[in-house]
Amino acid sequence: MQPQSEIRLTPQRQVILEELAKVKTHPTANEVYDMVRKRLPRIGLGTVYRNLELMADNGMILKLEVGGSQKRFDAITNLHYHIRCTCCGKVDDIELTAMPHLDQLASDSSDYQVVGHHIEFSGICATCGEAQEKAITN
Amino acid sequence: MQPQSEIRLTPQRQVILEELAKVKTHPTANEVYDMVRKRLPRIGLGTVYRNLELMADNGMILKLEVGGSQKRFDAITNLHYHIRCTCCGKVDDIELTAMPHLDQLASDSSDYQVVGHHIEFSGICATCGEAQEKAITN
DNA sequence: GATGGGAATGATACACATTCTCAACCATTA
DNA sequence: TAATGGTTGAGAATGTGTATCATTCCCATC
Repeated sequence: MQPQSEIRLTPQRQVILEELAKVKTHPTANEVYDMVRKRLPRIGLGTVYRNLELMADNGMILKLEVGGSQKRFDAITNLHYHIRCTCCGKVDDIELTAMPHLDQLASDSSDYQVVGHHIEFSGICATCGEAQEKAITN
Repeated sequence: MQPQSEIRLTPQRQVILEELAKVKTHPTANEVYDMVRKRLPRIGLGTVYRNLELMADNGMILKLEVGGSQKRFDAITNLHYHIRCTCCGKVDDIELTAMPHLDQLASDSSDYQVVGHHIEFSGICATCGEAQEKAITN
């Protein structure tokens, strides 16, 4: 997971990194595109995808392949876990100490070369929960 | 996660269930479609998607929203974890005792109504590992 | 300062998984 | 039997992500 090679920090990549670091959410590629476009209106969608992928390979950012149909990206790269709202798809960090030893257990009980793991909780976020209650009482 | 309501067991649904129970892998909707089509050649792809989704909502089967671009389905509905090959996308079960108490921890440290969790390991499966070694030695 | 080659970009077309739409169909009940 | 409502199959539509390709940019060298 080390940087495989230095990549050139083009203006586009700089802006993508900055915008990603600016938010505490875990935006999808499209959301990153929208954020970046405010500063670089002529940037192409392909460039955003290409560079998010590139920077994830490089270890500069984290690619979250969580449930749902979209990949999400995170500027915080240390091991931590997430919770996803089954209702609106939002992804938040969850405060739970990392359990890196799980990798060893998995390695022992399978014939895979284990490289990592991810825990994803699912639930209903506060906003969606309230919306549901209102819908019922009405 | 209880069955919300009885659903009618149409021939299509019956066959989908049977075929899904028959395999120990975690097929994608398309793979299920291929398996089912051998017995019901005129079934529509939409029907397969519709019913997999329906049966998952109903708790009859498990929908795995793991990494990768496709949803996968599992006839075994008790809590267990998975490992996904980052190379070929294959998903296997991992022998690891379930940790249902994690849900409580997550619930305590967030404002979500936690409904469950899933642990997904990633790694390189035996087949892909061998293929890689060959590619290097050549 | 010109220039040549590789990397990067933006526009577009494409691929793929999934969902939607809708007419036809079927089981059940009035 | 007729009406009702859920179900199906076919195909169109959507949405996410990838590939292609001409153009542009960067930068070392002349």
